[in-house]
Amino acid sequence: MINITLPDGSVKSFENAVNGLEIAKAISPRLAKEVLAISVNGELWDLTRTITEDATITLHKWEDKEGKHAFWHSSAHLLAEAIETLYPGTKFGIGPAIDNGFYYDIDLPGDENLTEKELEKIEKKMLELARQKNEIVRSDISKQDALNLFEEKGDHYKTELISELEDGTITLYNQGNFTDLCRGPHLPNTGLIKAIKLTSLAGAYWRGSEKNKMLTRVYGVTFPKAKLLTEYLELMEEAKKRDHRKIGKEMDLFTFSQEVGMGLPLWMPKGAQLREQLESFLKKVQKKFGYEQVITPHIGNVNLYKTSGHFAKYGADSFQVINTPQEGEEYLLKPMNCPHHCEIFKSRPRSYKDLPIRYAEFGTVYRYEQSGELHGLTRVRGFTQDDAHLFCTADQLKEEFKKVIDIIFIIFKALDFKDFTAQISLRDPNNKEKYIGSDENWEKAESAIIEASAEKGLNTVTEYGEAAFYGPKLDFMIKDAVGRSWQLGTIQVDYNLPERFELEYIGSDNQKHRPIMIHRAPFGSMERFVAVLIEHTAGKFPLWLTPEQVVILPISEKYNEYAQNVSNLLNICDIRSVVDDRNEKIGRKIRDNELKRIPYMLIVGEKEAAENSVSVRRQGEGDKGTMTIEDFKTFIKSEVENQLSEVYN
RNA sequence: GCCGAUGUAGCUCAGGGGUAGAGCGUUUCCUUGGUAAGGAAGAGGUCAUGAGUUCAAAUCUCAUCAUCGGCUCCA
Repeated sequence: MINITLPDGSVKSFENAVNGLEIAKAISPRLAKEVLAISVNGELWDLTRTITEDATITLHKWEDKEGKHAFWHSSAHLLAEAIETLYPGTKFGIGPAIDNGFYYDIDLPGDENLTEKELEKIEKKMLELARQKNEIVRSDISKQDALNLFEEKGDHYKTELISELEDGTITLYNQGNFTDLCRGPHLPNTGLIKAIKLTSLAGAYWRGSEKNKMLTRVYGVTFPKAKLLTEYLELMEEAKKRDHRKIGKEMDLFTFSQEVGMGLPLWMPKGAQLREQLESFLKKVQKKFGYEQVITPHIGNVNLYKTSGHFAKYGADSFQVINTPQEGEEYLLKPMNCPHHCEIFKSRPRSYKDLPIRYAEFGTVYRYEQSGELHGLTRVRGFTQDDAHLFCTADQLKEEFKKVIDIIFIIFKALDFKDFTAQISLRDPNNKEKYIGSDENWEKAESAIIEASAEKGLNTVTEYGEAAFYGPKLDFMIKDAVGRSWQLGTIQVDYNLPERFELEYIGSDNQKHRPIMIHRAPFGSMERFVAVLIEHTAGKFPLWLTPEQVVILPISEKYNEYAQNVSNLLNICDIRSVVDDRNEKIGRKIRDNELKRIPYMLIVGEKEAAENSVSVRRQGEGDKGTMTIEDFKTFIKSEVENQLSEVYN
């Protein structure tokens, strides 16, 4: 007798050992058709794997992350099977499920290469194999047998993986003529896979190391119903329309020029205006939190970065030193603002009474990113950080850290960013030489972040090896239109730079003490933040950020003058003239795609001119009626303030 | 930096060894009176750059540059 506890707490009893599929059948035939995987005592299992003891289970369908995962993992095997059939002798790397589908790394025999055209052929073969409804069978195998098996196939990537596994933990999965080393779990059979799209081809280093051979990575996504695939493809099309590079071009926010150089964005008037609005918003918030603005130069003496340790770490892979006519004089484009701010702190003796000191700067920095890594505004070579450095005592650290989290919350709330992840980035414990500073300092800094995040009730994930080389971080990540994750806000605790710069303050005991430093940038960089903001809002910014809030439309040229008067009175508008006036044109024309993003249109004509009013239309909402210019002014002001008041309160 | 793809008008793209195409935009003219418009005509291109093959190259080859999708990286 086996007792199976379901998620709702109810218990189902079975005479003999059962598997997930049988449990599902016992609940409902429909569930049995839809179920894809099972969690047994918190561990993901195949549906066909036999449960021999009492257990607590959860059945996973397509709607669950776990269900999708098993589905796509099996799809990766199906892909490999198709490739092995079509290209015999192919060697296989790894083929996992990912957030949005799956991939398989392959090494084609000889010098063969895949092209996009061949993906269709592979898709067809996959569908053909799926229709055979081959069972996916799990088997345990000894390490030696596994090594022999893949040795025989000549799959040296697999044997490399196996040799690192412990004996007794090795499982194989087989479907049709294809066998793969795999931990599972998998679908009961390949027939559940109904719709297949191989989305892209890419190169990827074996085991992620530049030193290894580059394999061909085939990306794909599959679905249990054809309709879901159609929906997915439509969604991706929609997402592409929100791409910040596309909208940025359409709205004249920013541009790039080959002449200026790759990865160096040029902000156009409207983009600059949008940036300014964001900056002044953050400045206002920061002022409330006791920050002071500072300004530092764009270059600094190389010695400054030698002191900070950045030169040793990045000097060789970075923009090279700038020489001057003076022999031996070397400068560097500033890759970060911290050393400059440290020097400001150091410029005079500090008392514990001065702390915490909070220096903020919209500091433009330059980093030589690898050419292949540049991406629109999200990854560039020159960008402006909304940077600040806080110098505080050990007692103040946690409180200061928490206040920075508050600032980030204020910003995310103002811009309606709900879907973010908070990631605690710690040092890789197995690779400590990559970081500077003592173990003691690292441990203090790491625990400060962990405690402060916990006390703020943040839902965090912890990543080892993601820390900056001088300290651990709390990063806020947001996804772009097509699901790529980007780091925006970041808060870092640093015990090391204060030591390297020998920063000091006089404590209440009249002794010298070392302050602790917090680096923080709630936007991350203006460039990346604007990019994510564009994709988040699809270019329809909140009113308080809209580069052009109002357009005035005179009904005929006769009212151009009145339109101009209205514009002067409102002082926030761009005017579009309807008629190509023979005498003069008011303002500049606005292209239609821009027009669609401007929230308010004011129509003026005879009636309005007579009574000093405007007819108001709100984009997407239609007629708002006629109101006097003064009323409209009050109206739009309150619209903006309503959006912001929630934020400041 | 690495693997793969792409580069033709301001934008989106078609074409392709024999003097360059469309739609949208733009310009000019006309029409339009409650409206996020309509019509006509014109202007716009060293077909990314440089070499090579050829009687002839935008088209084929090679190199370079840039962009896109990934990998590695991300102070």
